[in-house]
Amino acid sequence: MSGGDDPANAPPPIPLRQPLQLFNSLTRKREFFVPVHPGEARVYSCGPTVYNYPHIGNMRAYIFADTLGRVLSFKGYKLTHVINITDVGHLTDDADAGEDKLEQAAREKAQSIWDIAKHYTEAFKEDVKELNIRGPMKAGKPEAAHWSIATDYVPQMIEYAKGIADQHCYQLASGLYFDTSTVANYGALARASTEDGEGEARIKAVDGKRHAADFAIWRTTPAGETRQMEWDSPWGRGAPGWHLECSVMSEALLGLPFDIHTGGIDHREIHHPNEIAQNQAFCHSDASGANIWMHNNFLIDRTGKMSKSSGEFLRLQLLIDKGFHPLAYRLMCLQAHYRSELEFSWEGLQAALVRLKRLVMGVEKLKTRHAELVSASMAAPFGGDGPWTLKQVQGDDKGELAIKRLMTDFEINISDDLNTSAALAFLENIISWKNTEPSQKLNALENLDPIFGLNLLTLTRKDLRIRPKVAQITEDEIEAALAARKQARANRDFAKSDAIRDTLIAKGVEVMDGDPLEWDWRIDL
RNA sequence: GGCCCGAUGGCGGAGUGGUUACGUAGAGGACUGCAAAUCCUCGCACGCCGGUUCGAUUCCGGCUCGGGCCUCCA
Repeated sequence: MSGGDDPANAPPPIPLRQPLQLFNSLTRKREFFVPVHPGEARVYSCGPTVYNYPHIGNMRAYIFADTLGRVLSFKGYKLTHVINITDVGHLTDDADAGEDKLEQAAREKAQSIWDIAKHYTEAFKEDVKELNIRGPMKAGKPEAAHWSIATDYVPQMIEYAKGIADQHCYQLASGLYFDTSTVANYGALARASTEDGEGEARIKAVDGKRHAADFAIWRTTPAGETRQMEWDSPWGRGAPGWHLECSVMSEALLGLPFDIHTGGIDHREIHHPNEIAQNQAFCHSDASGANIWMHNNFLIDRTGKMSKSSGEFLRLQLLIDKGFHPLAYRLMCLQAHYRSELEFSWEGLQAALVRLKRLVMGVEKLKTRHAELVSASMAAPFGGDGPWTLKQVQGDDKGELAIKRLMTDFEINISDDLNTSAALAFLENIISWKNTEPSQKLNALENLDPIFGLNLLTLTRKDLRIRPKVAQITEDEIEAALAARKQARANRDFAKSDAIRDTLIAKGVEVMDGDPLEWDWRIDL
């Protein structure tokens, strides 16, 4: 595969010229990125709860976290990126006494809870791979890292809870609860009032909770019941609360404080404030535990398919089944800023796919032209006034300067709180810039494409030609029909050749005579 | 009810106190037997009403509309 997949083989980053600024949800301001450990970047990203398939909106969060990680790598920081898999601890209904989502999924499907978690974890990883998301990283090395599974850390969670229990928690029949009044500025991240009794009383309060915002650290299994996932603890047999795992794993794997904590914007209101409260208690400090908290906005779908509770929802596989390459969805996400809501539509995805195809075509042309120039150069005779250096053939210093300037513009924008949308425009500009030697543009792409993870240097148009599931014709049949059509055209029997083409079009195939690809699938939106 | 966010061309989506990215769609041209694909060129927008300003899409206020959160959620 491409060098872009493996950071170890990636071309050296262009020198750091632009300081990185990131929007911190805690201060609601852009801040300069200053690593806790010089030369390193340590990032924690809240991962999926594996009780169902991820939908494409879920995946936007990981595309965002991946982009952040790629930019940090590009800037030369040695990246440690922890992404957790939550296979325990999510409640299903109001208050803190509900049933675990995984337990519920297992009961509904009459399967082992561990099998359920495994199945959906694999489904998630599959999407990660399809979208070219790099996944966990340790000191710049993916092979040294692994996905952090919550249930692997239950003993540490219990130890962690023991450490904060006396001063910050109280026990009720249903479990151990965190007293949010024991830490400074609870809820600062959410910008929410913590006054009790405000708003409508929609929360079915757990009896005995001191404050509405107090949350479960440990959920004790009700007497007489058994869960498939439960552990012994000083607070009875049960399971850890959801918020605990991220505090414990981030502390264990990154140390506190670490640099950046990411997650969906929904986490800004509840999960991350609770995580911060735990960190404060654990560290005996008012600090949040992470220097910068970053939250991606949602993918919005007017048809409402983005909600898992509605049953049917948009999975990456559905996009692929329709004939969309997964990287078209990645590009769609990159076209918008991560802090903006992004409107999903099939038309929008189609637009992204067309854009991706044209990008790939542009790069393929560059590669072809470059190869031609190299061979022309090799064939040139020595001496005389004979041709040609590459530079004389195609480019000049002005062109080189233009590319450097475009690369700088790219970096300015990507460094400005990850403005991928603007950076993308400059990348496109580099590809289409006139009067510049292809090798310079290809060199620029080698440096910049790894930030987007679009594999522009290795992706081919054939890769992007994905057979829609509904297609009623095989590729062999298409090739045969095209051969027959070619013969008819050679005989100038256009009635016949047009008839063949009409048949193909009716079967969802686009015939493209003047194009080396010859044909492509037509996607029905 | 409380808190918060948004409103940019047909669609998506950046950004900006003064010439409004980019993509896609659309139009015209080149190419083609005709198309398609590709390439070139070109339209097309800053919700409404006030205020500040020489000048506002950009800042401030109000309004309308839309969305999110307050309960698990990327």
